[in-house]
Amino acid sequence: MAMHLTEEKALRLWRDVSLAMVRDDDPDLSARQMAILLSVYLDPPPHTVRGLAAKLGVTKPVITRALNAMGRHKLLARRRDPDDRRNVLIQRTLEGALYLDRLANMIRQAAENEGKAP
Amino acid sequence: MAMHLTEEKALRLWRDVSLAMVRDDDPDLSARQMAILLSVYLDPPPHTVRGLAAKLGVTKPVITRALNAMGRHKLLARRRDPDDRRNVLIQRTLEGALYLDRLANMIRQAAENEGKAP
DNA sequence: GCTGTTCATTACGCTTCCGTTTCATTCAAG
DNA sequence: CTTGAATGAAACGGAAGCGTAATGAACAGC
Repeated sequence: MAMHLTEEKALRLWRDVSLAMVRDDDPDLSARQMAILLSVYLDPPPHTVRGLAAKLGVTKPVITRALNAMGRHKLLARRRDPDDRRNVLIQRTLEGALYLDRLANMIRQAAENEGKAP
Repeated sequence: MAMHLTEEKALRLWRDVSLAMVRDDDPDLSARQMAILLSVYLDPPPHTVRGLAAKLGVTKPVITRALNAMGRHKLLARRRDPDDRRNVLIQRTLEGALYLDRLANMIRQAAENEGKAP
């Protein structure tokens, strides 16, 4: 079942979620951090710095810094690949899963609201 | 007609659009900038610095700086309120409308894709 | 007219992020 | 072994964001 969105509803959805993210106290994730976090949680592993850099179209230090920042908040974890110790495997955490649960609920709630007549 | 989204579809929608925003060459807007831009375009005018600060729950300098940044890209424009010249009225621009058109299309396209079976 | 209030902006010190460049470690090929 | 390639991280200077506090301009009340 495909979802159909008018332009206005699409933008209202985005605005509602953006507003909710700004309003709550959690530090806002940048667009890049959000893309990394969601890719790690939604795409099948393994996830490496190089692979994420290629997927996002950015340089590797961007990924390293984003992992540092999100690692401080425990949204993601790093682990050396035992088979090739040059690689770093990016892994999910409980805190990251809970964060995305809250994000998903914000999106779903906004989608429900936009469905109603304004 | 309310939209119903599973948690997974909601997050995939957000990931697809975040990835598209990161990948394209336009400078990424922060969550705050995005919330301001969408509020100005979706909510009825007039829009003032103070009003936007209250709506987002941030301080006024945050709004001023965001307006400077988005003004450089011509996504928004400032104009003195002729009736009360202390006020600054934030106004839409052609470039901003085009930017949001593209954003809306990214959201709609992602929503269509998530509707399909993975 | 003054005085005090209300706007928005600027100034300040601090933190974070950026891209480029270098570095350290690990693997692979000979 | 030794050499070369590949991976991720660190170093660097510069740009942009933050919150608090001060500044400038415009209004309102007396």
